[in-house]
Amino acid sequence: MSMSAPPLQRRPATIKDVARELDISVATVSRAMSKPHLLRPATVARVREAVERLGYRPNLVAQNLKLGSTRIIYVVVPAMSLFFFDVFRGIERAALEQGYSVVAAHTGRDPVREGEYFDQVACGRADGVLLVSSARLETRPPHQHQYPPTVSVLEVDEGREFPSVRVDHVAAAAMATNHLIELGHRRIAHISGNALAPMAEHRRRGFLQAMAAAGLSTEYCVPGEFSPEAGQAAMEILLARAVRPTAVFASSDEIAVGAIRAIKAAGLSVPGDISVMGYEDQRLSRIYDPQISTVHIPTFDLGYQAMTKLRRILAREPYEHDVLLPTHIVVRATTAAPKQA
Amino acid sequence: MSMSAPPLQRRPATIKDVARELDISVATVSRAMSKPHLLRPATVARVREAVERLGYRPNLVAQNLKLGSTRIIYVVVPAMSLFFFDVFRGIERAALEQGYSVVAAHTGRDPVREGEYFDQVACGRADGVLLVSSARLETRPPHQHQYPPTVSVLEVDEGREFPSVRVDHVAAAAMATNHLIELGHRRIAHISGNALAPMAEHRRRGFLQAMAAAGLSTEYCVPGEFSPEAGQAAMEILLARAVRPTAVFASSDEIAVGAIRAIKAAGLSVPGDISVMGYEDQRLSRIYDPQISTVHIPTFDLGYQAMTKLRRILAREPYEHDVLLPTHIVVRATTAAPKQA
DNA sequence: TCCCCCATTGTTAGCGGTATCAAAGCGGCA
DNA sequence: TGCCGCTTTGATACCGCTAACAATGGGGGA
Repeated sequence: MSMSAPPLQRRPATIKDVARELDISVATVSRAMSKPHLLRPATVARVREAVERLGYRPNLVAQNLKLGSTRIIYVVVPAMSLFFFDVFRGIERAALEQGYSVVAAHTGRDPVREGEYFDQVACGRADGVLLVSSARLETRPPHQHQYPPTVSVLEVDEGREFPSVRVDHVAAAAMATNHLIELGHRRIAHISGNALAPMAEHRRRGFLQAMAAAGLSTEYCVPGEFSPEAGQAAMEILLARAVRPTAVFASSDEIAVGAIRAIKAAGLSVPGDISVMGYEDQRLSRIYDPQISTVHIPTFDLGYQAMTKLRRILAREPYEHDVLLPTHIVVRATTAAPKQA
Repeated sequence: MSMSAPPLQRRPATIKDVARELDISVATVSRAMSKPHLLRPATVARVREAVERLGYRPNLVAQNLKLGSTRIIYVVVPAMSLFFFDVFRGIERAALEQGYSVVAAHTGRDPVREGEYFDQVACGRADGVLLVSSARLETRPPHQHQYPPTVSVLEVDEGREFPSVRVDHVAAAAMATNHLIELGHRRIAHISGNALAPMAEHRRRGFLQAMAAAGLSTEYCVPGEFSPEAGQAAMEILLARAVRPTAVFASSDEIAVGAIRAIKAAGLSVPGDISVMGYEDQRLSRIYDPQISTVHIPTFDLGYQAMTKLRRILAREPYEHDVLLPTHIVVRATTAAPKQA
């Protein structure tokens, strides 16, 4: 095992080094960097040359301290999934356009880590937070946090009520359920998502409301998690019932994938024997074979608009507290009328 | 549209506020926060109480400036894919254990943005960089960057030669190709990945080497991109050939998914008519139906060990410049001997 | 009793920038 | 010639925190 000696790290040049080199004041160097119009062009040129030669770059930490702002936004996401990163892309685009940098901070659905990120920002590490989904109220640690400027994305944050840009998951889930009802299904199952995710609860609520409104039984509503494995396991339980459901509304596309796998494994067909409806309209739902019927969530726009709103908040401009974006159903190859309709 | 007025933001309490409140010096407050053993317990308690009451939290930016370190690591990833985020998870775990925070900085394979992140870190925003894959040498802008302590993850960075923790993609791709050869295939195709990704080039090279070593023709080697759509398109081209390949080595699992779709669409079966081999061993390859044979890349360990090495570098401890981790083949349901063997 | 030492707290100099105010130099005009 | 005002540059306070050094006071040993 060949060990390298650590390479010696040169102390980075500071503004003083440049000033001393040219025998001018640090103020002049600072101005040459950020307000060159205040200086004689010849001076700016001399400074530029010395900066280049010494390899000077302004220290951002010092700059941030003096100016009291970082132009950094923390994007707090519960999990590394493509669904959340579609939102992230929208945020990134808006941030780029508005001169902010974004960094992804990932909590693994751990409320403690979520709090740590809030604290970091409250301590000046960044100017604001975009909270993409978040932990359930009751799982949050009692520690008193100070909240930096924050916008909730995807759903409201119960209890803290940050300004938000979101969709109505209850209504969207009801829409998905109604799609199955309108196809003629009566015994409709629901496999819900991660118990810690408020979004999962909202989707479940939408399902229950739609079923109740149609006078149908909700006995096929089972718990799950946002993964194909959990979807498969939940579907296996549903298939073991004496009377099987003829349709399933899964709380996410990933769950739908697992459910389809279980149905096929039981020798049944989709949608011939059982229809499957997903949620989120992830890329997976288009890639999968068969392509999955699902509910489209405008992830990119949610991110884009949330970042824009956060910028307004930071600039102390007026803004709308709660913004709702529309969703719609995408019918693909996994939903059809029941056989014995 | 109801506009909320921006809520007034209170100036956060500083160490001076706490000191003034208790009529003690700022040094005592600072010590109560970070070295309480130097103070009388009663004093620590008084400070704690005032800190709580005023809601004081040390300003991290000021702390960073004074201490000359942020304990933040930038993880620079080319794209938001689950493959890269498996690596990210390993990094995160190690960082947590070692008292660092990590932030994900995403370049979209844009060398300019990659450079911007390097600059930010060089300007003091973070202590180091973990470069997960990176842009091709020839696409990099000529601008002179100063590099902060950096470790390459997944592959070496040609031209810059940072210390690395990686796998031998050439050997791994050759291994995958040999698996197909050993099954009896002779007409083996390769669909390569994104032309900007050095990894794609390495995998292609491994394929070419293995084929050459076996004395087989490489006429079925076609360009592609890391997506199911590109895989499907590439496969359609391959299927249009007068003499079709009997096996395909895809440069990623996502490409494999697309290829399988195209094969099925052409009325052929996998692996009955054509075998498909993936690469990366993403979760997708286990989820998909059929489950995809692939090459396992130890993503979590790569991330974990890279972060550990970066910590050693920052601590000026000795380290091994280039670390190689082993890979292995995972045979699932998409590879079999050719029909007319 | 005196002195030394240690425990505890205070004072202050930066970290590397930016902004404010002051000063210098110069041209124009009465 | 004297004065005004503009352009250009310099000196310095300060952002909030930590660390080095100074100061204070009390207890114990000679």
